[in-house]
Amino acid sequence: MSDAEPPPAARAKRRSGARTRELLMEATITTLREHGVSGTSARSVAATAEVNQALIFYHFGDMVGLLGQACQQATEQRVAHYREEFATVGSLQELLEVGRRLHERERAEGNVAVLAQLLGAAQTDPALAGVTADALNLWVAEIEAVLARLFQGSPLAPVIDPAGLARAVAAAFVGLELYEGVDAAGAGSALDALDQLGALLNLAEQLGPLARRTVRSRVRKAAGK
Amino acid sequence: MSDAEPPPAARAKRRSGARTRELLMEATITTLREHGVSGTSARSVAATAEVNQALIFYHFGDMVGLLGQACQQATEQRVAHYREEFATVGSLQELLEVGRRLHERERAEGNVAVLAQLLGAAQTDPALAGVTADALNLWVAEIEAVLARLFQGSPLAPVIDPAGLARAVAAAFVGLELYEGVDAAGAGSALDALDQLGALLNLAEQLGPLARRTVRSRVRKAAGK
DNA sequence: GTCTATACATGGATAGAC
DNA sequence: GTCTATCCATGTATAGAC
Repeated sequence: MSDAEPPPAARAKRRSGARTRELLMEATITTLREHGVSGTSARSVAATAEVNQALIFYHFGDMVGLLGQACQQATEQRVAHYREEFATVGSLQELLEVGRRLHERERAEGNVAVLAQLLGAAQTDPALAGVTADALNLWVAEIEAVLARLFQGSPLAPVIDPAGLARAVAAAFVGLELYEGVDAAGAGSALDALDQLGALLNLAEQLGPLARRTVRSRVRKAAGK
Repeated sequence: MSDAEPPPAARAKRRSGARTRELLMEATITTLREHGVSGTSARSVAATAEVNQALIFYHFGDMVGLLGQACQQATEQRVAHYREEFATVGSLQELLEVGRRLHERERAEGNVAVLAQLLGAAQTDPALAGVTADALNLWVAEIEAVLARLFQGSPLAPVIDPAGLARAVAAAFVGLELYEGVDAAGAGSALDALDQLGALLNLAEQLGPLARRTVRSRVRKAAGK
């Protein structure tokens, strides 16, 4: 009996480093979603991943490294997941519909909420600001492409900046996500109001030739050209 | 020399409790703005206020109590500060202008950013969720009043819900504030895009009688009535 | 109402064995 | 690549003197 093997708990779990990294990134997202930034510590993430705490620093250097990589990867996945859906959008209303579906699904999975968490923390942490902006820009790029396509040839084109609008949309989305976290009913009515606004903008797109000319000239004036 | 008075540092600063509370609430806002929620601890706030740390718990019970009261008070002050300005708003464009001025001023002072910080933390802290929603609703109420006034008698009235729209606007505003924290240039272009959008909505308000009738009928259809 | 001192928990990060 | 053990900083909160 002198040669009994050591207790399993003390045994080094032989596992590939890549796998450990995956586990840690997944656990980071989960923890961020369920407990917010303040509840996302090296210890809590490691516990969720069932990985030794010290491995975080071995693989990612520090917590900011882990947070950044986890968020980047998770956002890339979610954006890719919606890419097809974005590609089929043919009107502002449809874009809003996709937005609403996205909001509801991702709220349940908490992926946008994770971005919101990081965005909050990044306000006073320059190290986080970079990676967070990168992640958010993945969404911005998708939205911008859709908007540019939608407004092509539209009489509104001269007064619409797809790049700026995409940023506004993405930012507003994050704000709504945060708002939903403290007042779900209020957020619902906000989304309904935006649907109505989308329908309105659609009207402008579908005016007859006369009104179209009027809009065009006014738009030109408004654009200061 | 045996009867020298104690060093000033060890002397109890005789001060009214009300004054201490004020100092602590002010320091809380400052700290929240400059160091975020994660950097806003009992120690850091007390240091900024030059007040003994233990007094936080004496006066506010715990940190959530202090955070909540400080935020509520600060928001009330800022909302009151803009009340007159809101009252004179006569168009959507003017509302956006006020919004932009507010954004710039408050960004410098950091008051909206404070709300954003709390909103982030409130996502996973039910105790904070209540006070944060209350504070945000102070802004929502002001915006809602303006919107309701603006759309009175407008052909767009049937498809506009001022309450929902006000919530969307407030939430979007918070999102923009957070976005500005990680990408100032991007946020600037987003605000520009919104200005353009506001000008566009204004157009719809100023159509001639014919186009007005068209819009009205289409709006009615869109509203499903 | 304010102070000092302190108990106690949690977190980031590292050293060194395996 | 993984583990245990540990250092040290920071945070919340309380006790008890003044």
